Amino acid sequence: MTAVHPPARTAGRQRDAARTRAEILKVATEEFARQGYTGARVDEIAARIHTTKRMIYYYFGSKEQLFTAVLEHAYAGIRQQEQQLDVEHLDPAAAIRRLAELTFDHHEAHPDFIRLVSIENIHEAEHITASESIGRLNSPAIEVIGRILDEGRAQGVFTADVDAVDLHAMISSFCFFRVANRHTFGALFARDLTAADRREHYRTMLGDMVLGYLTGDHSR
Amino acid sequence: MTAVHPPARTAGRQRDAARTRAEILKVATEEFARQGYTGARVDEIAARIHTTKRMIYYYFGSKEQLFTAVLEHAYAGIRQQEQQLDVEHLDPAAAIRRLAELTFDHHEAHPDFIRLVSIENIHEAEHITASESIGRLNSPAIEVIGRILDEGRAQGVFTADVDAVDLHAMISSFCFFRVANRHTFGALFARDLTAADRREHYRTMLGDMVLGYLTGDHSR
DNA sequence: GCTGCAATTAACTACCTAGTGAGTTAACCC
DNA sequence: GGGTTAACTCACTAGGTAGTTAATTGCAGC
Repeated sequence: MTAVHPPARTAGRQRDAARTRAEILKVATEEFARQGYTGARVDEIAARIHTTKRMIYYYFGSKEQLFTAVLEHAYAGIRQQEQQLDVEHLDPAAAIRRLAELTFDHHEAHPDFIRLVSIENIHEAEHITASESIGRLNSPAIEVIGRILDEGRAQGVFTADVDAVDLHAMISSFCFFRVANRHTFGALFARDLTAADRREHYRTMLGDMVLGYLTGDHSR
Repeated sequence: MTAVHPPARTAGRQRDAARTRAEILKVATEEFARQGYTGARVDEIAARIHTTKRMIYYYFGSKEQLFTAVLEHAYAGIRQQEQQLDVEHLDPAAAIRRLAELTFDHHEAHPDFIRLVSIENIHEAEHITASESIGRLNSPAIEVIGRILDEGRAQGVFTADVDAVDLHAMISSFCFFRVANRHTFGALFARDLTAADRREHYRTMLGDMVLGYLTGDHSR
């Protein structure tokens, strides 16, 4: 009884380190985004890709390091997308509106990323702070916003006294809130902020808001 | 050995159901806000107020019901504060600015509430949805915003085509983001959105943004 | 075909965690 | 001052959970 060797060996996983590592990262992203850091289960991540928990520790060392790797990978993705920003051929107002819309689209397209950011903030950004790869790596978007703001002020169309980082915060806040808080907002106010048929309404609202701010009368 | 009766009985907790219940709720709020739903520990909550886990189950039934009670209590608090809104004696523009500033102040003063909302959104608002006391109870703030918008449009000062719920979302998004995401934002852009010496700057920025939107030229 | 090592598997540990069974005690009422 | 019961204590269960030990296997280079 209770043979040491299992009687029938199943095929087992094909050996492919890169693929295994990538699959762990992908499924871990989903699990952490869905369940939170503490709520995510290492065993569950392993089970979902038919490997064992041991492999996660083999490749990532610990649950905490896995979560950090997930964040690093997610941030690398948005950095890459930001590098392809191409709005500076437009006039300043149109450029800012376009940039805001791209942020809007990106947030909508990546709800898991939004969730990870929420979760990381619950943990007071401890993993990002500890990570070398995310760290102080300034976002390309900030540079672009900075140049558009300069041009807009030079042309006299932008009147607001604001810098690139704060304007980025303003744009992000609207896009982030709409995705991150859609559940409680929907439950409390019976309005689905991410309903497909209201998408254009909110996209326009965002642009109007940012341009209203930038071009508004600030003596009020 | 192993006496059934403990040899020396310590004083034990004074019997006070209301106080015990209230203390559990208060500490549970802190623990859930700090650690998230899964991360919070029932034993830890009990230990912090020198009672036992058994009492939590006695008063609240389960961890899930405790969390729901925490949310209900937190939302009841902000409803109460909203009921004291007194801005309608101002002209529409000043009233909206004042209301936005009160939202700003409230979010800043209640970071634990912000965290709970973030956490509840990770869980897709399942507790709020199930709760009878939070449910579809419309916020007083929405009513106030609605009346100010009507008045502003009647006077011709507000040009934006927006309703009260969407304007509330706009105001909340800025206030919420500033508090909820300050950790990741600070780590990534080296800017503390909640620094005391930048508080007035952001408070003004919020009012300028909302009024810029409401009074802006929407033909752009 | 043999060998060295990276990749994989299985079994295990030690502790944690939500939830419970059952009895005990202090306050209140008469 | 005796009975009633809400409030409280203590010990326990059953299953989960991150992390580890150690053996095994497939593949690349020779």
